[in-house]
Formats: sequence, C-alpha cells, structure tokens
Amino acid sequence: MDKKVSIAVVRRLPKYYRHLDELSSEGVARISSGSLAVRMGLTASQIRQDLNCFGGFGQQGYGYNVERLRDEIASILGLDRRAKAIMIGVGRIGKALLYNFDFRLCGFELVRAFDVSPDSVGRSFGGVMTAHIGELEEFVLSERPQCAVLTLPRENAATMASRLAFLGVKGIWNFTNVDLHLDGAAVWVENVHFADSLMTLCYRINE
Amino acid sequence: MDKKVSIAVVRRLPKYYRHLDELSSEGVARISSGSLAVRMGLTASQIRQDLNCFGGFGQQGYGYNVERLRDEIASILGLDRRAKAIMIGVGRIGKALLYNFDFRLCGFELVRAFDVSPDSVGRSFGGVMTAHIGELEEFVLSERPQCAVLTLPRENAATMASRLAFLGVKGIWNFTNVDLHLDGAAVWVENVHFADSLMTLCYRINE
DNA sequence: CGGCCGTTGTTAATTATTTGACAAATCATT
DNA sequence: AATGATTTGTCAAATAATTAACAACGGCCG
Repeated sequence: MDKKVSIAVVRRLPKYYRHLDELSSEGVARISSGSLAVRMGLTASQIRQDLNCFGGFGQQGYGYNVERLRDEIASILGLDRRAKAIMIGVGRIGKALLYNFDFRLCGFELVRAFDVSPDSVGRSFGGVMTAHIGELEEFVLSERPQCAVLTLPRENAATMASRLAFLGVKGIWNFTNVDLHLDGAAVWVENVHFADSLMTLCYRINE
Repeated sequence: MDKKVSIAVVRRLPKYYRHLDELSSEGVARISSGSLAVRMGLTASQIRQDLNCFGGFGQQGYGYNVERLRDEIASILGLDRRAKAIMIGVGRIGKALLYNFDFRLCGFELVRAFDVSPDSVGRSFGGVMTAHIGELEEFVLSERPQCAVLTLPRENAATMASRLAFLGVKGIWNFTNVDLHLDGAAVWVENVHFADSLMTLCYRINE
C-alpha cells in the first residue's frame, strides 16, 4: 500500500464515500468494482486502481465489503478525526451553511463563527455562537482550530487569509471569488468558486 | 484556431476571465503570459497553449491586450448571451444565491424561482418571483430557459432532474449532494458538491 | 474436493495534460 | 533603419492519468 496518491484520486474519494454510504443504507453488503463503476459512472479499472493506492480492500472472486470500504475511506479522508473549524463572516451564505450544512459528516466540528455586525455578534445560528472578529486571535490561539470557512466579503478575503495562516490554521474553505496566494505558509486552500462553476456551465450550454 | 479544447482548458477559462477583469479594473492595459502566469499561479507555457486553442490573441514582443482578451474569453464562455435560467427550490441556499449571487455576470438571467412552500410562493427574493412548482411545465415550455439551478432537498433531485431534462433544459447547476444520471438526455450537469469539497480539505489537513 | 467462474491487484499500453524549447514576429531605442 | 530585448505560437518532450489486459486468488457448485 501507500503508493503515490494523485490529486485526481483524492478528489474522487468523497464520491466513493458517498456512494458506499448510500449502498450501505440500501442494505447492500458487498459490491464489485464493475457494479460500482456502473453506478458511479466510472470504469472498473479506475476504481480498482484508485482503491489500491491505499491497500487491498477487496477480495478476488468476491468484491468489496461495502461497510468496510466506506469506513476505510472515511478513515483515509480523516472524517473520524473531528477537527475543529471556525467560520469567518456570517452573512447569508455563512448562515445558509450554518443552518443547512452538516460539518460533522465532513469531519469537522464548527466551534465558533466570527463577524463584525452587531446583528450577528452574540447570537447563535444553527447551534454555533458568533463572536466579534476582534476575539479571533485569542480564540484561535487557545482552541487551535485547524480549518477556517471564509464566507466574508471578497475585499477582506486576502487579508483575513494571511491572518489565519499566521495564526497556524491548516486549511481554508474559501467561498470568496478570489484566488488566495499564501506562498510559503503550509495552508491548503479549497475553493468553492460558484461563478467559475456556473460559467463553465454557460460554456457547455452555448457550445 | 479551433484546436481540440480539453475539459482542463474549459475549467480554467473562468479563472482567466476573473483575473483579466481584475487587471482591467486596475488599469492594466497589456500583459505578457509570463506576468499573468505569476499572478495566476500557472506556467507561461500553459497560458499560451490554453489561449491558443481559440486563436492567436497575443502579439509577439507585446503580449496580450487585457480588455480584448477578457472580452474574447467572455464571448467564448458565452457570458454575453444572457441565457434564461430558473431556480428549483427556494430554501436557505436558494435564497442566499438569489440575494448574493450575480447570475448576470455568469451569463444568465434568472427569470423565475419555483417552490412548494406557501412561505415562498408568490414572493420575490432578490428581484426574482417565486411560483408554485405546479406551474413549472407551462412556464418552461413558454419561456424556454436553458438552465436550471437545483437547490431543493436531495430526495427530490433525481426526479426533478429528469423532469427538467424532459422539458428540454440544457444545463443543470446542481447544489444537491447527489450524482444525477441523465443518460441519453443532452443535458450538462455542473455539480457544486459542498461536502466533497470539504472532505477533500479534511484529507489535506490530516495528511 | 476439484474445476469453473468471478473478481481482484498489478503491470503495460494508451491517452491526456503540462512543460520546455525555440524560430519568427514585434517593439523599443538609438 | 538597424540592433537588441521581448514575447508569442507551436512543436516536441516529459509527465500524469486513464484504460486495457491478465495472472492469481478465492468463492461456489456439483
């Protein structure tokens, strides 16, 4: 096991997890790479190769045990680690996430949100308390969240990102339509660029 | 011009557009592939090759004209076409998009939203009127929107997607955490999988 | 308990994508 | 107008990712 894991494989892992979890709910106990491929719209070959990066989870002549494989992938992704996360910016998108999105299912515990507006500060949304952004440093240094969700106005994104990187945050989930450059800092930025996504769709439609 | 355009290139186009638009706002009139590469975190070679799929927009010894190139890319993406779009499901995420997201900048006009809840039906959010889902067929057949934004509960996503495909919608912007299979139908699905994105970040943090 | 069938893990071939290199074109300067 | 400094477009090389092929293994049935 432990061959070189490419970015392409990592980006597929959540999809495997999702489908395996569904299969498990459907009561399916085992599955072959072939059937899974049909279901997921991939090739059997790719699935076998992907999974084999992490070790031989299958059995010849039998296939893969659905629950076992799901749990293995959860463990590879680190979903069981319950890392702490904070949110910066409690606007409409931030609130939509707080109310509708289950951070726990993705391996995180959202422990606090930060904002400047008196409308939000001191209030709780979806069970997460909002503090004033001035308390950020103290909170991060004592609680050591590993991840920050960036849902603030784009003009403040770059500054906030450096501030977070300086404080030792390891990952930024960026909802701002800005490319964050944090050269040197050991921070992974995962972008959710709505506009880029919709523009891509625009291209396909007009193609 | 008109070489084979790979998916990888298409996914980068919005990013080019974004950076060029920023440069334009900053008053930069021309840029070389080298400078743009530094700014965007790509290689100069890649930029030249990407752009050359669509034609020679640059000039040797000079570089690229920022506004011209931005407009060319907008045109390639089809941002100037103002295709009609509808939204299915006006929950918190739907509303967050209606209020905060500029569909026009991405080439679409969001002409109507649909929902079942009496709390939303008949009301307008961010300037978009919400109708009852029962009026979907009639509306689509008369207005012919090319794109649908799927922001409804995941259990209804698959059925709604087929319904939309049957009605002739060309693209689906899917916010549901479900993989839509519309085999045969000429529909392009662009997914915004929040959970997949965050799980990827989880992997990187725990790596 | 032996042979066939299904299915994996793995290696090799293919295809896709990125990077490197450089001739040809243009600009800037004198 | 000639020279040197830039910078593109493009072709070739290198790298990455996907697909195909198959030997080896284990389940299943008679």
